[in-house]
Amino acid sequence: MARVTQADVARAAGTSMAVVSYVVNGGPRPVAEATRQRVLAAIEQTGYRPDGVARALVGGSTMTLGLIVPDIANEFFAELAAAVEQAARAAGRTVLLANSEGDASTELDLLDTFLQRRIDGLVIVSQAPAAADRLLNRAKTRHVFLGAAPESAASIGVDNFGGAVAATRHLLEHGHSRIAAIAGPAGDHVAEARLAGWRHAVAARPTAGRVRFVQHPFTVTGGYDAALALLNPSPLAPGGPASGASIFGRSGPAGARVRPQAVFASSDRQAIGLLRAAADLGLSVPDDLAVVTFDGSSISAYAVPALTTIQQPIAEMAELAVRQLIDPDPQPLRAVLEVGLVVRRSCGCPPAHL
Amino acid sequence: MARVTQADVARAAGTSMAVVSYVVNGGPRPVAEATRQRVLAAIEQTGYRPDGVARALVGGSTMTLGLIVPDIANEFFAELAAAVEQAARAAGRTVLLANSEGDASTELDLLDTFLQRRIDGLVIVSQAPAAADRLLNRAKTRHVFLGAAPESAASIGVDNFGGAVAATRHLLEHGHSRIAAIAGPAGDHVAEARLAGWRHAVAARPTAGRVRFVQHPFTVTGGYDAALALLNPSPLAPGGPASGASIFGRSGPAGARVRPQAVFASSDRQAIGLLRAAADLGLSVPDDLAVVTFDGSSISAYAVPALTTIQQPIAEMAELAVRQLIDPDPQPLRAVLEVGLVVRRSCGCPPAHL
DNA sequence: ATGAAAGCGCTAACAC
DNA sequence: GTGTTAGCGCTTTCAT
Repeated sequence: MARVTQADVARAAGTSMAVVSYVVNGGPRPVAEATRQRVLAAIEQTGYRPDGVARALVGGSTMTLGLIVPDIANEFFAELAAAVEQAARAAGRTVLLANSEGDASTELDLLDTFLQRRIDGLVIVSQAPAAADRLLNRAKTRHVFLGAAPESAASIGVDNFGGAVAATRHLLEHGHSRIAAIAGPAGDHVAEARLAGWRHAVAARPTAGRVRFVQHPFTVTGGYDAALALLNPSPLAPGGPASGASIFGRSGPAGARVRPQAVFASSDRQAIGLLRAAADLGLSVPDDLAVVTFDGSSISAYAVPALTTIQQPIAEMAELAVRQLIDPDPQPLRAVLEVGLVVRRSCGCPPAHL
Repeated sequence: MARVTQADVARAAGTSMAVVSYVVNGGPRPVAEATRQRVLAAIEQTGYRPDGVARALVGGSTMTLGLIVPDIANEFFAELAAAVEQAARAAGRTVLLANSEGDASTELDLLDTFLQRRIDGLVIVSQAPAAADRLLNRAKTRHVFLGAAPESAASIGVDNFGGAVAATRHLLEHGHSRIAAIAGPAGDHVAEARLAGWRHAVAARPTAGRVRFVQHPFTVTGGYDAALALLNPSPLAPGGPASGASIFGRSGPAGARVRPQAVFASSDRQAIGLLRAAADLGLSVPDDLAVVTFDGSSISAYAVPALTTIQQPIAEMAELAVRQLIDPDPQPLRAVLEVGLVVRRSCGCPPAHL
């Protein structure tokens, strides 16, 4: 008892394969109701299941979408993956998932694999947007970049600059003037935009005095290290990760540093590390240190204290991306979505509940 | 300029398609070195990329593995997905991912979709193990269950009972006697095993007095609600989620309840909710309340205080599962992996660093 | 060592 | 309304 094929069904129903195909696909030609019933019965009886592979070979479409992210274990990408999968499933598509591990050459390999698999389209958070775009265009495979993207490609981003401004302003409104920032890695598209937003907002308050920022990876450990650099009364020895001077000039002689009253963290993960560092240093958040962060992944809601954060519209991004990939005639897409400030406890606003 | 096929390469190289196939696959027949080079050059020049779909149609294997989990946004499953993808990639396979949303009928639909796609094998955290197993067996598709599984199927689990015992004993060793438990939903295979482990350990200390447990979902909210039920001085009105009596009898008249000194939480997510509830109630962890949890997902390390937890060997599970699916002649598999206690701060042990 | 050709299971012309 | 048949791109026997 090998695989049940259309031919088996046709035989059982006493019809031709074409008719079976017509009823399975509801077209392209009409079928008499009586015949239809016989075919349906035969399908039921034989346990026939259409073969997607053969279908894809002739039809051209695999009904499969690819998703490549740096690290699915990161809650932000995990939530994104969940949203993409859901949107794809709603549209009858399946999702091929892969991690680039933040590595450009791994990403390119993955791309190659996906193209061999003939995915219909790809959603990608890319480490090498230009190269990826070239490859995908050559293969005529639809794709949309999330975050960093070449000018000419379809992309969906969020207003990183505006979000960072809003976050920082909220801290300003709490009356803080010394607002430091934990930025993402130098050179990172997203990280730079958020840093610029913080700079912009903080520059509006010239009384801000010594404002500092440090650049660290978008990780919990990165946030922890960053926080230590920012909060430690005795400055660490030089040679560590980049530590930026004030935008108004150097932040003063080492040792004479004043502790920031507030910190804008460029990502939730970093904020988690910051929270831990603050606890280790005996600093209470938000009493001794106010914090606002960026991302709005679920982890921000569960932290203690709950994090006030700039929330990215993950579901919207996913839906937009999937729609773009399966739209019969897609328009050029270059979306920049709005982000919202979600006020919780870490900024010093009054408590709310889970 | 349509798709570049093997025929194009053959033409460019001045050979037959068969030879192209031989060099691409390194067999099954030998090819003269000179010819090989010509073919390679032709491939390079035409930009040929083998078509995985056609290959799968004739070859039988899609080189694709499926993964179905209840919710990829849950960090435990996200970490699992990352590990499975990595193991699959290392073995040259690609992963088709889907969320069952904890719903059995969605899961069955997904199964159907994956089967149509002719996946080579499936890793599944199932809501309906028996039905899934039947379906997969009928389709002759290899599969391994993680967690709940039918007797006869390949499965990988962890020692939930033993882990819960170890967690509870650790609390006992801290000198606590009133150790409550936050259990998972009643009827859940995994939840029951962990609850039984707690029961077993706690029974060894008859002085334990009023030991209580409550059953709530494996979610942050579930943990929060559970904690409220357990910790609130004034008992909530009845009618809420199941609240278990002591194994030594009823836990005493309402209102006369004594607050537990420690809590064993059945999952990290619940523990996060518990931490938040404790904070809301002004209870300090571990000083007022010691906590040990189960799962060991990254979130447990980042919580404040860091959670002492029973760690599941996720990478090992993933590797074992993938190996089982691609092993040329697989042995029946019914693995129960050991779990380890990771001591951090929440149990009351001395602090360590990130 | 190489080539010709038969399918893999299906869809969609194209006939009737 | 239904049947026949030509591929989709590839692997692999079977000749040569």
